[in-house]
Amino acid sequence: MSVDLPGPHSLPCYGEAEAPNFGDSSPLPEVHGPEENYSCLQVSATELLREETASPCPSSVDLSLQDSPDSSTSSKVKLPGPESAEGTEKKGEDKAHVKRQKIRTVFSDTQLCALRDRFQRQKYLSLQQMQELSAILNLSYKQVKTWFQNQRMKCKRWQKNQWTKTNSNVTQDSAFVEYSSFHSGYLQGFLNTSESLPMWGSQTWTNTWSNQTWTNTTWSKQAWSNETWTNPAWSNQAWTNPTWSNQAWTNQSWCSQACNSQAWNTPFLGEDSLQPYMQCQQNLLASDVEASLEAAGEGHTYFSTPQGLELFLNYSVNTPGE
DNA sequence: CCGCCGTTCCAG
DNA sequence: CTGGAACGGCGG
Repeated sequence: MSVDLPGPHSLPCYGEAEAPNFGDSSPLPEVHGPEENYSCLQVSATELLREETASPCPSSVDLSLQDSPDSSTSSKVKLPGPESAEGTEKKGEDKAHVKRQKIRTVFSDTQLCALRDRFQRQKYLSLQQMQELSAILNLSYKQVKTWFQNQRMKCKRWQKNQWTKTNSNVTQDSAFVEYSSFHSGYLQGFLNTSESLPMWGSQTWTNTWSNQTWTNTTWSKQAWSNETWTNPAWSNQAWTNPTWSNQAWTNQSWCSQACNSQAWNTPFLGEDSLQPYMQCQQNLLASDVEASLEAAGEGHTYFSTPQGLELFLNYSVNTPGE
């Protein structure tokens, strides 16, 4: 009965029952108890709740990445121990000025994976999209919103770092193009040609860690607009920076993703909206990632070396998958 | 409302 | 201690 869409580690949000209360479009019965969880410490309650929450997962479907089977779900009821034993039943009376206590939710791997996956192709979600996503992931709208915002900031900072870092390295050979059309240059890359294009077209890219260059690969990138993102009729791949990746990944890891040229209006969790998804990174155990990705049954491929990258390029250019 | 951005502060 | 979810303030 283990649904593979575990809920977060704690309640959505603590303040205001800002709960997922979108009466109109909430596919699944939100079980999140928005009760003031201020006093918390009742981890058990949270646990129970979470369990309940996870069950009615509607279309969790295939977003299962076998990362850690239950590491996220596992009920580490970390016995608080402190007070709580005594008659600390605050009832709901003085919730007025209870010491503000944040509950730092720990998203499950599955949730994070889905969030990242979405973020990677879409930096800004519309209200409805967020609602949908939150419903699917069993998170509150606010959580999703916050996550995306934090992610954007994280991305931005990462970019800034990379910029200054690589700026001293390569600038000469390849013109450094920052994709600053919209904001302060979130997206950047190294193009041999010095033309700055509004959208990534087919270009010649120079790898950062090796001096490889590849061409003919049509890199497409969604625009970072606040709008519902201009869909550039998805070419074949999308290029993203690994900002959102977990810390295990190191700086220069790349992620590319093959996307079906379909209009993927679907919440991305649909059956075929998620297409061959390739990742290449430098320093990570290929076996690990490969294993988990393979387990996900999505034909993931992983490369850890420049040589592997070549393969990848050939692969993507030739498009074996007919 | 929203996003941005600095900050807070909990979980690991 | 760090990472990051959540917060609050500000501007649009």
